[in-house]
Amino acid sequence: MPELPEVETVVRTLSAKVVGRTIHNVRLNRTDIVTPQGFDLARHLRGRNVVDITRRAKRIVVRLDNDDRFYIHLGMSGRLTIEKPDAPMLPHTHLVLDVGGSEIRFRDPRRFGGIWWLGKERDDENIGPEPLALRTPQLAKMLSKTKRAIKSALLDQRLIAGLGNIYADEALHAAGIHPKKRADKLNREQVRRLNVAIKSTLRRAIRHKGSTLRDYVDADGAAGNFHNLHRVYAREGEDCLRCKTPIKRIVLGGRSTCFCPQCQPRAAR
DNA sequence: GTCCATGTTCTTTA
DNA sequence: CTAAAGAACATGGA
Repeated sequence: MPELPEVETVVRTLSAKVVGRTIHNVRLNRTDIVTPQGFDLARHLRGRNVVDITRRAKRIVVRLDNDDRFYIHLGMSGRLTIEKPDAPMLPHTHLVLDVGGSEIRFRDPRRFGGIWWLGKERDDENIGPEPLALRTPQLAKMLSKTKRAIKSALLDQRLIAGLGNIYADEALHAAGIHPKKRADKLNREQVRRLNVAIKSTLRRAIRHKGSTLRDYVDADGAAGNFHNLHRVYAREGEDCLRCKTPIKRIVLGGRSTCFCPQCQPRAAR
């Protein structure tokens, strides 16, 4: 569900309602969603104030008034919402934070997501740079070091952190690059176009509050709108909106991959 | 019953 | 040894 634009939208909607509030009570229904295992989350959260909520790649980072931090990753099916205490409790709600008059609820049926405690640790980043702040020479340098398909490289969070299957496909289409193109074989102009395409695709998606394919909603429970504007993702067999050629779907690195064979030729044009 | 899914990480292969 | 490919994780919907 959640890639950078969806996570950004959750952070914006959640922080608007939660920053400055106190966590009065903590209900952890499943302890195995917390890392490190066995960490006493309730003891460390109860009575603390939320100072800020920010995004790092696909992580929702919460900072408390004692400078402790933790992050929530939504995995595939996670949702983080703010609700009235009397709102119906959906199945797979693993964590409930009472912030006085309303509750932050974390729900995640597939449990690929979870809570990671950082404490006052600063050096917690084993992931690559933010795509929205990435400079073309930096991107070029990273891509020159791998022979993998460009699509697979874009999904590698240690290289660039924040893109997922939807936005990798959309950015490659916007840049006119074949997903199987070897990363180290892109020329300077292609890397520049790709960098521009990544940024514009993500910014547009954020403006439209992300893509809702199934579960995704923001902290207020609102679905996104960007899925209506996808140009290739999940559009196999439909006409390319730019050239009318039918969109193709292949499997690359175990992931479904959609592209336009006309706009994204394998050989350089 | 089968296949597929917005993500990450561990294991296997080359 | 390293890089890349593949499997695994858990659940639900088509």
